[in-house]
Amino acid sequence: MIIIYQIFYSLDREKQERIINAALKEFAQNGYEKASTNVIIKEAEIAKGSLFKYFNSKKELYLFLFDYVNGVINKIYDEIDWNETDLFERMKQIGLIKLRIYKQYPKAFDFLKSVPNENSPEVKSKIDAIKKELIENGLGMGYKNINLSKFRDDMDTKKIMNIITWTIMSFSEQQIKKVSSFENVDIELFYEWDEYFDILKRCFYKKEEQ
Amino acid sequence: MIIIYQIFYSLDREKQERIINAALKEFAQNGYEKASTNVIIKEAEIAKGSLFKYFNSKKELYLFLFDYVNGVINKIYDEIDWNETDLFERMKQIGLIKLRIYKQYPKAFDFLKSVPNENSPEVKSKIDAIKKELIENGLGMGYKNINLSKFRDDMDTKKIMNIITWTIMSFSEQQIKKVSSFENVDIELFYEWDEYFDILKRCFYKKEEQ
Amino acid sequence: MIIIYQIFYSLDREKQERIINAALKEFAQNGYEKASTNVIIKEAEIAKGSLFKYFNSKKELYLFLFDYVNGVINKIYDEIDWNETDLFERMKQIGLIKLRIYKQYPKAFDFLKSVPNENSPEVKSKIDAIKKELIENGLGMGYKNINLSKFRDDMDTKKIMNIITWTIMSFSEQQIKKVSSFENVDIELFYEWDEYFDILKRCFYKKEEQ
Amino acid sequence: MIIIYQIFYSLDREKQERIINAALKEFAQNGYEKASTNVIIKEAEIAKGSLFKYFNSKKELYLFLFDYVNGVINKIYDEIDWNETDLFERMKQIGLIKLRIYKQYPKAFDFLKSVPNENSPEVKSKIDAIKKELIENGLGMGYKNINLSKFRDDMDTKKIMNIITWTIMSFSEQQIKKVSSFENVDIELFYEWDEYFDILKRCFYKKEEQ
DNA sequence: TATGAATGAGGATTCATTCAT
DNA sequence: CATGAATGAATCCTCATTCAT
Repeated sequence: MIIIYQIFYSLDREKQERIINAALKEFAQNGYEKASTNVIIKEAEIAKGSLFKYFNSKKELYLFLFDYVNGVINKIYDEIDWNETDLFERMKQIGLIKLRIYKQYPKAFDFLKSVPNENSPEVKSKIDAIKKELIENGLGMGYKNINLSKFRDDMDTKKIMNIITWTIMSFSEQQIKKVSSFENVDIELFYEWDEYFDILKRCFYKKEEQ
Repeated sequence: MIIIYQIFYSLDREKQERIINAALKEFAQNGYEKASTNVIIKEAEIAKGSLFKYFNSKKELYLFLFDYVNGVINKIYDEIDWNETDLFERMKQIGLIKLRIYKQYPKAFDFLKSVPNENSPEVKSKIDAIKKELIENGLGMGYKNINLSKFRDDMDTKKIMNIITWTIMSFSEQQIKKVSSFENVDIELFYEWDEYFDILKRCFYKKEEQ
Repeated sequence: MIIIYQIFYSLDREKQERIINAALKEFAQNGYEKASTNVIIKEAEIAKGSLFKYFNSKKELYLFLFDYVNGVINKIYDEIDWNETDLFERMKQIGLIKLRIYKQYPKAFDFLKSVPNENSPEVKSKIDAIKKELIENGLGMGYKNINLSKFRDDMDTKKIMNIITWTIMSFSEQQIKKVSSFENVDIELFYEWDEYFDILKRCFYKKEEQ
Repeated sequence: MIIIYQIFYSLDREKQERIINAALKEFAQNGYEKASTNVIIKEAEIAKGSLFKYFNSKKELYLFLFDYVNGVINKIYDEIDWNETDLFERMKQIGLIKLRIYKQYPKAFDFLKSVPNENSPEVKSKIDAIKKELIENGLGMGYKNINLSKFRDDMDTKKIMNIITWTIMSFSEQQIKKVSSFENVDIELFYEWDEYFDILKRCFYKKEEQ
């Protein structure tokens, strides 16, 4: 069932953004349950009834935001150069694209960061379903068209890929925790990546490939 | 500020356990916000007022439980054989000890598992602070007295350790998600670990050490 | 205070009917309080603002409908043969006329049936007042030009008339409750009436009149 | 399913009465839907939460009141002298008993009067079910042990009884409408009854019985 | 005159915390 | 110290009415 929030989309863009940002912020800070629609309407400077005219319920508002940030995320994949077959070049690329989009939609990423923490049964089943799909389409896509023949033959490639993925994700997470909000993320972060990439290449690429 | 819950500790041990277990269960199942003090007092068979006499507020109760499970976790470090200097043997040991303690305090671990999902601003700042300390003291301690000379000299040892740590933690997390509750965790899980350890050793130990 | 809904009456007849029927249906089904102006405007295919332009408020719309159905009811009196002076023949006539008009304006009668159930203080006082007037003018009119000399002299004629009226009304009410909607009312209902009329005649008419 | 409102019943009688009377009044005046729990708690001088502690929901409160007034009504049948077999003596008796109870529980009767007007689907099914039972047990009981042989043989006794019942009920209703509230009902009302009873007896009893 | 988005008071209900017994 | 009823602020949501276009 796809719901199109036509009344909402017919608002002028500035008002839409005010509402989206107010809601992203409130949900990111407090989680679904504790987030207050009162706070959202106050910050967005709209009337109580309006929010429910646009989105019917708190739950639908949350799911709408979830779709919204997915839309933002998907912009990453639109910008990837799929001709680059080297895993680490690809990852570097993705990192840079992400950074650019971070800066454009900082609240969306703060919201996204809070989604996996969501406990409320009202929305959990929905976001779990969508998350699963995202991971399959999305994360999988990050590896599309990668030249796997560069990897050592004497180790299980699946496990190597896992170690690389975990390293990249854990390092990213560590960096992200250092900044309170995505608004401040900086390109400096990427220098250290290269050093990790260098280690991983030396370990997992075939000798002659290095 | 350290608060000692004098009145609570003066209760007979069986009542203390009833309260702790009821609270651990309720918070683990529903998260801080949605957890109901009514359910807790009903399960623990105590009066409403008593709970607040013992712990002052829902928030303090939560933080008390957090300290309690930390106490449980620290038992791990009491049992480690610090004479074992090989990193991977040490890790294997820790895993086995954890498993034993899991089985003894399943509710504590279910609670601990739920903590990182906590979104509520009321407790988030507190648990983030304590978590940070835990990681520094705790995880750091896991590495105490490890023979670092086994590692390759041509790579930054700090970064190697990070890659190893992230791999172990990510793999553990992946395994944990497969089990619904710690009550059923089994030793079989550990076989796959060895395969990862083998890869990591071949990459990061000096050639002659293998 | 008499309000004439000028703007409404200047609409083309088909639109007027659409609005009246939509409103009659919604009020009859749900009562004043629960009736939704949204449902009415949707069914009548007019704009929200228009309804309030025509009738100012939900309350006035309701009272307008009340007047409208009174108009329908009054058609009954236009069709009565006032030369028929026998009470029971007159009543039979009224019943048959009612039935014909029922079938012509089913929604009006469904609405009318729902009016006595109305509890809302917003409209109750008004309809009570109008109802009283209706009973006095209307029901009274039903008795106009009746030959009262047929009734026994040894009993208070006023009381006899009351007993007859109450019997007719109570019996009617009982019959009405058996039908879900006036659309299905049938002539069969009238057979039992004759049996009651027969009893009443034998009791209250002078002996030689029978 | 029978629910016993033990917390409510453990309150002191004066508070119970304050709550019951406030709720009876609000529901009688406004009907189920429009009645405001806010008004009730204000009039009863209790806290918002308390009302819901006692009765769980507005719906349960309404149904509780319904049972309460049924209890009041049933007192009528406890006081009837079932050895009196004359229909009209019996009716006179019931009328007098009702009057006494009216004066004791005026609000209960105002509430009862409003029940048949109730449209809200939330409570309608429930009250319809109970009403049916009441009519069967209750109204039927009014006629228990009546000596039917006094009635004329040449007319259908069922129809005679209906005419008598309708007359009594309609007359009562007429009288009731004259008083704004049951608090003012007076014994004078009953004199006119005798005159109606006299007419009905002369019509419907066998000649020699008169 | 027609439109339909905007408004906000008011609705029922919850629940951590208090406090008299 | 134990009890559990009392409290009321805060929750999400509705809907008749208004008003700018």
